[in-house]
Amino acid sequence: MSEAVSARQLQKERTRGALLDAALELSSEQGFAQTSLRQVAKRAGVVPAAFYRHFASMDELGLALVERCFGTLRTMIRDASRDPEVFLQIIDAAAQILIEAVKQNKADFAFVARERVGGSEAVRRAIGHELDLFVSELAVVLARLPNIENWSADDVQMVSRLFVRNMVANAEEVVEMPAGRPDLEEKIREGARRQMRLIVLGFKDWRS
Amino acid sequence: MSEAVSARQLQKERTRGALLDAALELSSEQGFAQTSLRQVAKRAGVVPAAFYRHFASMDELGLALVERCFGTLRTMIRDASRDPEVFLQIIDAAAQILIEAVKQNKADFAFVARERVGGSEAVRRAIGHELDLFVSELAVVLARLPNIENWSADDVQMVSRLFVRNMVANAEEVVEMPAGRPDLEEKIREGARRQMRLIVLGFKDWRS
DNA sequence: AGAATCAGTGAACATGTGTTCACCCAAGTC
DNA sequence: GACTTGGGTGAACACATGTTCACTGATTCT
Repeated sequence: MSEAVSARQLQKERTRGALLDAALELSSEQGFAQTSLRQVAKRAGVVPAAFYRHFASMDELGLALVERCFGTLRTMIRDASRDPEVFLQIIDAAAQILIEAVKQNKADFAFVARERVGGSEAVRRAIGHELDLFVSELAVVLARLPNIENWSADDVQMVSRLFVRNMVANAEEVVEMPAGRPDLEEKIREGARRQMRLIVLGFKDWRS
Repeated sequence: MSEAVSARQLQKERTRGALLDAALELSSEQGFAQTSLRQVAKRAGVVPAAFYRHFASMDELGLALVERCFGTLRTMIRDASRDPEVFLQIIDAAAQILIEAVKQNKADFAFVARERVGGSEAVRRAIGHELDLFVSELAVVLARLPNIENWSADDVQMVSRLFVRNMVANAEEVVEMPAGRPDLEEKIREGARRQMRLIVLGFKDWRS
């Protein structure tokens, strides 16, 4: 971001990143709430007391993690929704993108999926809020679809939630999926595709 | 269940129940994984060592809890699917029943919703398995619906998953819902109703 | 009535936890 | 080149945790 980075700032940012990485890693192994400050510090190669130079508590670290994860996810969705080709065959693309994105950013997705319900109060609220933003963002995209153009705002929001929910659920499945099982992956993708197709089928007959 | 219960067996069963209740209560406050053996014992009014007379570990207690919760849920769904009136107007009923059931068995649903993804490996697997059974059970019911009669088994399973997922998601929302907000409750119910209606709309045009 | 059973007790243990403090020494400032 | 700043150190603390053990005393069996 900024240009003039002193060697000190750089080093600080580096260990801050190491702490975040360590926390994300440990979270994927045992859940964020079960992850202790000392474990994070140890894996980041730093003494426990040093943790406090960067975060006041594990909760604060958790919020920073949520922010970082959703930053990644958001830019991914933005890029995808700008691509006209994606927009045309939205369903097949969505199913494919979802799987690929989750596989590539497994740690981020796993963190969001797990801590969305299981985590600490603060982390849970932050994720809920981010997901709500997500639903609204997707709603804007969906409103441009042929059969939806003249739906009420409420209805568009509703269908957007339906989609996001299923995306989250599918992401959870990919996260839980053991590595090196292309057959399972194909099954999840096909299931996601068909579910989305079924939902879209209802669009043209919908009346609020 | 069995008849000849000695005073000892009865007392043992009672404290076992107290341990399960205590664990469920604590789980709804802070999550199962954050709940310690000592906390459970204390709230059950028993010394920590006594815990081991009933369960070998917290994991075992967790599995027993999963079993108990799904027992409740399963009989509820069975009763509902036997009622012909429910079957006719399945959507409105489902939305209504879901909310009521969750409100009445909030602790059970909350446990399942939270620990489904956040819990320990063993608990997570157990819940996943129970949910799979659930999907198959619902699929049998759905297969009798007018527009679905001649779908492939795979497709029926798919739509069943779509429904169960949304039920779980809606249950999560009711669980998170602060008490004494009938407006929010109405909003969730209406959202659930519309989502299900939209899905059902696609049924008649579906081709695998 | 006497012996055996066994759910529950209370103390002890080793270990992991969050948090604090005085201290160090390289990077920055004057 | 001396002075200040501040990220990182290592030791110490008070406390919560899982697990063990010999024990007690009411219930059950013979």
